[in-house]
Amino acid sequence: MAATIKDVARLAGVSASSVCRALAKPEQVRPETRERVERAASDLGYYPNRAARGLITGRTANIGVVLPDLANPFFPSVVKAIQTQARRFDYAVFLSDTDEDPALEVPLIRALAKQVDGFLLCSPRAGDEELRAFAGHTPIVVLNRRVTPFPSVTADSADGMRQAIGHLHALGHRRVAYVAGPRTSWSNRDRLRGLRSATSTYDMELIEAGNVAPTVDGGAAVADLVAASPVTAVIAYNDLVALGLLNRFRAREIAVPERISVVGFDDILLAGLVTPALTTVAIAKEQIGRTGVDLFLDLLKDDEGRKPVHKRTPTQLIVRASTGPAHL
Amino acid sequence: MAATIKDVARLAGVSASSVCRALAKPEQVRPETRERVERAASDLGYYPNRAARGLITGRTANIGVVLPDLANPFFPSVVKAIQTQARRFDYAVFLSDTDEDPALEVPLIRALAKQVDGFLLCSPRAGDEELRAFAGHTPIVVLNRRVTPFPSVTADSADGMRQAIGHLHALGHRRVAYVAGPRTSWSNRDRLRGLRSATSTYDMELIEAGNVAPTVDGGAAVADLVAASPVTAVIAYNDLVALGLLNRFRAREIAVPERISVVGFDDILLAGLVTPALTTVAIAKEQIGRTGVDLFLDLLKDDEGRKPVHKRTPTQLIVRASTGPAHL
DNA sequence: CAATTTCCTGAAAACGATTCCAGACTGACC
DNA sequence: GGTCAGTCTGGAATCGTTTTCAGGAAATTG
Repeated sequence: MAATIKDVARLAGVSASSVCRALAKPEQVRPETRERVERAASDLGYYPNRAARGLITGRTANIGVVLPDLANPFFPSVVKAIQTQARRFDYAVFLSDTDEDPALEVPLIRALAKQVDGFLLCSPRAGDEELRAFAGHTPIVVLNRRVTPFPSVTADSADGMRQAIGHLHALGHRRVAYVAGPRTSWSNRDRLRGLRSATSTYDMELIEAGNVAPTVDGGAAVADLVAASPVTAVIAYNDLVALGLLNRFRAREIAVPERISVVGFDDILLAGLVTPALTTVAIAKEQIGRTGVDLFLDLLKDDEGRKPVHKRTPTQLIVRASTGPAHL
Repeated sequence: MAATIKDVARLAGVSASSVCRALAKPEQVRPETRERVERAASDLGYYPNRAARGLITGRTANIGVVLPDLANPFFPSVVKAIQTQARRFDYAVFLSDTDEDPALEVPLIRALAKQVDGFLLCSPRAGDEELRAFAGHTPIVVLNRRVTPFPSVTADSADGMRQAIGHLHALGHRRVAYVAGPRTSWSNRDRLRGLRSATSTYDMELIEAGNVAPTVDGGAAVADLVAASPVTAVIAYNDLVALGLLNRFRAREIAVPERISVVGFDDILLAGLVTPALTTVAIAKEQIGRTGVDLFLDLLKDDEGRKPVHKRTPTQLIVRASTGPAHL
């Protein structure tokens, strides 16, 4: 159906090799033949078959992106940034959503492995060992998590938590709850770690509420539990969970922020649109995606030349209406 | 690096052809060799190179998904459904975000064309002619738009608009504004068509407000214009636009729904979480994605056997708090 | 004008898989 | 035991590229 290099060669009256050269390294062929080839190619609407090229060059110009849940608005933002940056370098994106299932991750990666030059794993849920075991020599960059020996890009959660806790402390809060996300999530552990350190710095009491799914429903599920505990503020694993809390609080007529302040994490679009608008720790989503691609391309260039790189992107507390002075 | 079929053949002490058969058509080889091959394959962690296979079989088991903007929460939902259904048939997904740029569409498709068995175009912005011109014999299924001669899946906007207008009419509204989306969007034209028919049925007056970007900012941009016009209700091209309206109305202390009722379209997650919760026309996003994949696979099976199929998915008005009785 | 270099080109091999074809072996049957 | 059918296997061709290699033409040099 589609034109191949041979069709172009025939039409231009040259060999396939010349067509290849004319298109890939124009300086190596006579201007005249180059022009003939170019015209033939455009007449036939010829575009090289990247899969075939990949077979021989070992470079597919495809990048595999794996993430736990496209329905979480955080990820589309990152993916979009990845897309944009990848396209800039003529890379195409393979997308795989694992549905928060750690067991699905490695098989999915493996199935795609030969069709891509490597992977960007966004918030992978699989175990470190598992990832390492797979990685053979497939280039892998990890986003929102650190797994030696892979290069990674993470948000500076510790600093974000410090800002959040500083803000709450200034408002008079002394007891704060944390609604934890998935146990398998490195971000969750990282945020908790940062939070613990921040609360101890400020000498505040931290109450941890069970692990929930990183969704609105997950937040709603523990809202009553949080409300029943002796805290004046709650920090959620992410914005979706925070919104679940807000929703349930409203349903029960628990005033936010008068009775309890709520802080989210990620700063998804939603956060600014609900009422009360959500105070949250913004993550540089675009930067994470973009940097991930850059690290990935570096990785491809100097094949295992040097030490793994860890980039940390800044976080920024966005104060909106869901936080206020502590009651009592 | 990675094991090839030859490595497996060597380890198992058989030829490459036998390895291929043992794995693809187990009944054609002796149980003993099959077992040897299977063990060798799993020892080496062998997975066939799909690109190489695609070269010869002409089937890549990849599906290309093209959409205008991943940042619009509508699309991730659809993509997720596509993923899930595609995976069920062992298909992987190539994703391309065109950034609402009609001119980017065809080149992007073309670049991917050889690596996929065909495309699912979500709300493509390119012109009909352009799409047809490209399509050569690449299987294409169109979502959220109808373009002969491609199979397509669309939402029943007309019915959705009928429901919305019926609802508003019952609440006493007689003059309603429509905030139009991108001019290049078929959905926009379709919704407008449905809306015109519905308002004329109910003998209501329709005022159309300029075309805006399908984003929150787009909605905010025309909110004042809408407020200044003599309407008691407004229907937005989609939920994001509706949210932009809500936001701006709140900023200006224009009461919703007391002074003006607002209706969205799509029913994205956000819609139920804002205050007032948005009345909107829900679209069967998952069904659209799923059906799209099914149509696509059908298309591959009986190669151009029969007439193009157009599926229409139901819409459902979700009444929330942003609509109420007309004032005056 | 001959010798040497440079430039350009085509043939052939390779990438990793699948499939067709033909041959080897097994067993059944006469 | 010989023939035949049937089962299983390996070799070779193939897909669409890229790349290496070598050779011919043109250009340069003495």
